[in-house]
Amino acid sequence: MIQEIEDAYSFVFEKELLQEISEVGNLKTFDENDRIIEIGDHVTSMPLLLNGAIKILREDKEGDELLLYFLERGDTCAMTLSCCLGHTKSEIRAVAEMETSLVMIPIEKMEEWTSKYKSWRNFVFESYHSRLSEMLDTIDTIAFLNMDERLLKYLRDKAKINQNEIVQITHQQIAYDLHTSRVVISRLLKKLELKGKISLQRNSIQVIDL
Amino acid sequence: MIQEIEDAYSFVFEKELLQEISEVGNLKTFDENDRIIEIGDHVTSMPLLLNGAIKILREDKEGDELLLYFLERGDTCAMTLSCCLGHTKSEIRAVAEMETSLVMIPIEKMEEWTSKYKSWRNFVFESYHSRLSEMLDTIDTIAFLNMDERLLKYLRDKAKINQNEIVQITHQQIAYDLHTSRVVISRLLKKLELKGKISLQRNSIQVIDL
DNA sequence: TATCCTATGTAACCAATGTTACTGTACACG
DNA sequence: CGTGTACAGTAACATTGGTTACATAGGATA
Repeated sequence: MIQEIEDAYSFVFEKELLQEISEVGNLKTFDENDRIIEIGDHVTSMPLLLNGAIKILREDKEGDELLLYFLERGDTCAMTLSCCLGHTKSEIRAVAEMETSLVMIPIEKMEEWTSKYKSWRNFVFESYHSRLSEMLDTIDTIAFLNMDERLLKYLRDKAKINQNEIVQITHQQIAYDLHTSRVVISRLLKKLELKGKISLQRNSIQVIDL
Repeated sequence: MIQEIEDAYSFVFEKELLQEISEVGNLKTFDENDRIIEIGDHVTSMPLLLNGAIKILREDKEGDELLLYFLERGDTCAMTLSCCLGHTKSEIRAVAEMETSLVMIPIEKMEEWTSKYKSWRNFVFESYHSRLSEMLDTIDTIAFLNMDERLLKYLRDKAKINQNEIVQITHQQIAYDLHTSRVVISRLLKKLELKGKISLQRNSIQVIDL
């Protein structure tokens, strides 16, 4: 296990901390679409992403979802971090975007490491910083872009995360993530195809205009 | 100056830190509608709010604005904090909502205090936590609510911040904050008035349904 | 092959929001 | 007291996105 942690975090943490992580950390793996954290969950440990990718979702009272952002190798969920430190329940849902492995750090270690390791402090602050930026980006997207632009951005992000210009997904699933209806997505996808930006197949979409 | 700092932060920081703050902190005051931070500004100090209120705005490429949230006494701008620590430029605009006073802390002190004072660490983490929550709330609002609901929420927030059920504002200004047009706001305000939730006067709105 | 299920395409219509254009009104100021 | 300017009301129309309904196609399986 130490090897995977080193691969993903050796440029971030000092040797001693890496050692501690591999001692107290709990390795977990998830398959695609597994739910990692549920809204309202009491969070007692903090995840460090080793491999794979996670999508973070928000839900309203009616149960409608909205994709907030993706997390990749080397990221942590600042939202969860925030819950840990504030001892509050999770305000978001985390779902494995693909096969994913992560180390869970018990929250007791958090404060200890915060005073002990400067690299840990920096990591925590850096995580907050990138998450706030991601949130701003999300707000820009939903506030300033039309659905067709949001859709194209979504497909590009998805292609990037999966390192594959062919995105395996149904129109219905896109509709869930963007908080709209399947018909709207089908309609806009067709328009994007006519403009030459994508190519449509059953169960998959090729992003041409990356 | 030490007195104002004590009034606003004595329940948060230990005596010693309060003392340091009043030594190195730079007191500044702003009038209503003064711009405190501009997008792209290089941030070299971190504000602690003593009195008044600040609104935080986002802007798109076309210069259209969107209100993110308000800050009140005892708050700090986690976004600015984040910029300080990451040595990046401001991604938001901060405008005084009323007469406002704040202490500016030079960023050099940030790291020092983070290792030295536990109360400071907690304050910083707590700030990040509340800002992430605010951002989630903002996302909920723009993603899940219709314009009439957003408008009512806006007026309630505004009334709360100003501690006055009569909000002094023009339809045009509301339109800027909610990123829509004046005509739309006038139309919806009229509907809200007919429903008995508000009462309209020139340059002001009384919020009845708080 | 017949059948069934899921995914997709599309028309027709509706609701919410944005735009343009014009009107009226309060208020400041010469 | 007249006039200009900012603010507000509203009609008419355009556009975007959401809904309903139905048709068709791909692919799995009996």
